[in-house]
Amino acid sequence: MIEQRFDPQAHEQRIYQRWEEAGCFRPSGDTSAEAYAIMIPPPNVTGSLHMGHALNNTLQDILVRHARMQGKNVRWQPGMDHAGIATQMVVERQLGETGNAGRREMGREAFVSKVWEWKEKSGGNILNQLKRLGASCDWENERFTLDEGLSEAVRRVFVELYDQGLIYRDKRLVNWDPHFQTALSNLEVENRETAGHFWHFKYPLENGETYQFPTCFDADGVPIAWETRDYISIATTRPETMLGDGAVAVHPDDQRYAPIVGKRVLLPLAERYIPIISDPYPDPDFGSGAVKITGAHDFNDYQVAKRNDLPLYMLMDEAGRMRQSLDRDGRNVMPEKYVGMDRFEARKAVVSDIDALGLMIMVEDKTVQQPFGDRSNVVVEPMLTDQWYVDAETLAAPAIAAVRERRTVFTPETWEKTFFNWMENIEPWCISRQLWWGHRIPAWYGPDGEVFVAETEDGAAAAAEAHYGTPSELVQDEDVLDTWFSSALWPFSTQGWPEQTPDLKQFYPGAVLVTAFDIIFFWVARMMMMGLKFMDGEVPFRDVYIHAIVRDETGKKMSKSEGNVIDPVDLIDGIDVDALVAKRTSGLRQPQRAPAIEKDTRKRFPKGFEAYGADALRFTLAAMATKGRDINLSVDRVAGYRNFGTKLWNATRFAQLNQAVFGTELAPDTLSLSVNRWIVGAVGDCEARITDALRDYRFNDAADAIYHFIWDVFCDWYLELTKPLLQGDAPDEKTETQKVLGWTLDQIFKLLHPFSPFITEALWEQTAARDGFLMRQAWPGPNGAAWKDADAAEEIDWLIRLITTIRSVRSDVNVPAGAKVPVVLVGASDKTAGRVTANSGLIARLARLETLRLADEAPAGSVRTVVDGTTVALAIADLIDSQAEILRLDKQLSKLGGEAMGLEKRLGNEAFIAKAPAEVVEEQRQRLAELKATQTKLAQARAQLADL
RNA sequence: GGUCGAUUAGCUCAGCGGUAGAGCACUGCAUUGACAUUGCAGGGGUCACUAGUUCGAACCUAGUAUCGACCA
Repeated sequence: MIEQRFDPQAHEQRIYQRWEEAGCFRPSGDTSAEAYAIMIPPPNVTGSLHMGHALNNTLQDILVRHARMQGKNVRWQPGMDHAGIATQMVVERQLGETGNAGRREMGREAFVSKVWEWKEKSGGNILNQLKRLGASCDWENERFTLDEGLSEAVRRVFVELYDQGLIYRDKRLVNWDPHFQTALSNLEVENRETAGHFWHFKYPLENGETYQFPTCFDADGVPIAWETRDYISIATTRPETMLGDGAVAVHPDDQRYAPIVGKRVLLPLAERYIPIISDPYPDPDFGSGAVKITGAHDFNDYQVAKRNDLPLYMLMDEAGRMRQSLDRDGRNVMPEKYVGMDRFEARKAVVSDIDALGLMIMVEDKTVQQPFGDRSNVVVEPMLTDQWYVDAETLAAPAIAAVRERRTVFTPETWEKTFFNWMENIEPWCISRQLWWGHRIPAWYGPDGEVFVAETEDGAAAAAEAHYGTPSELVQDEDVLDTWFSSALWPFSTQGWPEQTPDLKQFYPGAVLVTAFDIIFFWVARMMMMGLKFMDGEVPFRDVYIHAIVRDETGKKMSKSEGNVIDPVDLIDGIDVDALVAKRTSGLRQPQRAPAIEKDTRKRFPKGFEAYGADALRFTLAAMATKGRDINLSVDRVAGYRNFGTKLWNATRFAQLNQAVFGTELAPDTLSLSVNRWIVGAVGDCEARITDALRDYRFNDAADAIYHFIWDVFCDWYLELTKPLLQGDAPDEKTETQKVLGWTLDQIFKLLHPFSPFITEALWEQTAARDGFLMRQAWPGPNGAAWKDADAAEEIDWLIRLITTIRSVRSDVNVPAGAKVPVVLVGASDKTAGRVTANSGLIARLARLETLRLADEAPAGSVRTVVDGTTVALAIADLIDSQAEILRLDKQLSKLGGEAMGLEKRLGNEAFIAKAPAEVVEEQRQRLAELKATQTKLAQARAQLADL
């Protein structure tokens, strides 16, 4: 006998370990079976599990467990990426805290070996957390993006792309992170609205020239008043960049400035003259309509500068400090006073110096979009630097085509639009990073700067010797590659590429990539580009399933600063409120928020979280995984699904108490009792619903199907309907029912297993001597449809309707719950009469009847209702208030009347009869006929009551 | 400013041409045998608004309003 209730903490880790030891997570190796592979989106080595990971991996686990049970040869490829910036940041911080030498003092080699030390000791916590969730990854094949094999793939890809001209070195404007002192890709930059200012300055015209500037216009926009100006007004949110202005630009159609285009202004502070040019970039309606052009420090200005051949002055060094900058004649343009100043100090200094010159017009408060490094949290600076680029536009074309041709299909489909939108406007992908942790770029420079790209140093040396005719000293590029460069190869590099391994043959392409939309570009786009390029035009995955983002129950994003983060492991293991508060309030960036967070947390979760277990968490996430954008996770729902597990546990206990027979096969067509034939058919229906739903990635529908079947069908009806059989004296009926009961539970364990693997495995092992793990059993069906017995289903459905209706009437007329009432059925057909006779004991028990008999006429003063054309009369005249009963009938009659009227109106409409499909018309006719018959019977009942 | 999306029961959301649904919350009743982490019954909705298409619209089309995300 199983214990009173399931204790997740006592079983989950034990069961997981047994699966792992038995090799349950490995591919079956059956190469004749269909292969099914999912590449985990590799989490970051510094990461720890948040709700988004929990959702992402729960969904993948459901898919792979289902596929395994369907007999497929499954690989769920796990691993992590090395997360260049994040990891370097963590280790540098740690070095600082422990008083060690900094990265630069330590030197590259020593630092990198420190990072490896850190990785071995502290990295990869997230993988252990995935195990707690039940993730059935093929851990023996775990990969890391810096593994030797994967690194070889990186070098190979780099060299091939370089040789084909698809990787090149270029000097362009990049997003520069002054804290980490590295280039970032657009995707690592987060634009945030911040409170800033809009400064308006005067740039005086050369030689004191003046022009007439219109100040007032009539209704037609014709100027009617002017003032004389000897300056042009420009506005900026970043005054310090004015030191590097190369021109002032105005729109060619802007008549206000037409007289001075081509003249020069004095750039204040820098004491240089710069031209006024015309260019389509400035918006005449924005600010003064004149824009200062700082080509080396702004992406828009850079384009203008290129178009107009303006000089580009680099104003800052790697750390964002102002520095000397030379013009085309080799003269320094940066006033000495600013050299060495931090960019934000320089901003203050420039503003006050301009003010001191009397050139300040005004300062507006303005919210500005500022780019921040998503790791460093400092303002990113556009900087002109030499970097390596991938020609993304060329590589994107086959990826776009693959999606258009539906070789890769997005679910939900609407994400295709986002994908196309991004891919069609893709920019060159900057892949070099000024970091030490990562794949070092396989490029070497000769004494004259000539570059030699090769997979190995020897290769580069040979190329150099061929080039120079003599061996020469080579220096390797200092930079490393963007982490996503190696992650993009994940679908094939993890399977052994560039070797042509059996794994690669089996598991490429993968079945589906499961990810959230916020990394659609990181992942989908880059893996598609690289996969198509290096795997002979074959896509890396056939489906892309984009799931929602998990938010808190009020729809707010879970974030440390909001204090609303829910750690998945806390829902699994439970946490008391004090520990929860401590967790949410420690290490805050704004410690002053701590009291508010504590108050909210204590109010919302006065007792913390119970230990709901991994199954409850998983089921919740699956049930909420609709095709929307957001999931608002509520802890109450997790509790609800924990209760669902308990319900199944208790049902199994009940089955054991009644000698259910587990672990046997069943031949559905040998069963004699309708209730047993019915439940077997219902198992088949449930299986079909789950399988269909999972095939379409409708996780919520799949979860709903099994939930509804277990609770509303199996527990509420099958168990209740079979209690008399199990506890009765008819040996054949009892034996058959014990067998079907055990068999049905066996099927339930299998059907629920992908969603809630632990509790189902525990029930499986504890209910019979089994010859293998539940997770290795074959998925029920595909004979599901053959299990269906239409007659039995019809009979039991009728039985349920009858009992439900009687219960409902009892409740409506306030029959005490304990009272047993006599019921008479009037006007029963032969079929109904037969069913009544066969099931009278059951009906009496479940509807709490004293007697149940068939008659030609209802007893006087009985309470009546109608089920499938048969009048059901509760002979309880002495128990009820006839006036109240008349009211009840009136209410029901008016409801029926309303419905009937609607149907009559529709059926009276000739256009409906003529144009609607025949079966729809017929259906409505039948409904009307049934309604009318019921109406007549209830009206009779009312008339009789009124006569009393 | 551009793009995409949302608006359905008190809350969170399914449904996406043919009788408005679920979970939670709420109300009443029930506690000696699987389960109170429960059972039985119930209340609650002009499906944002306007116009159109259609025999028929929560669902399709256009517009309006409000909210949101992403990109500039």
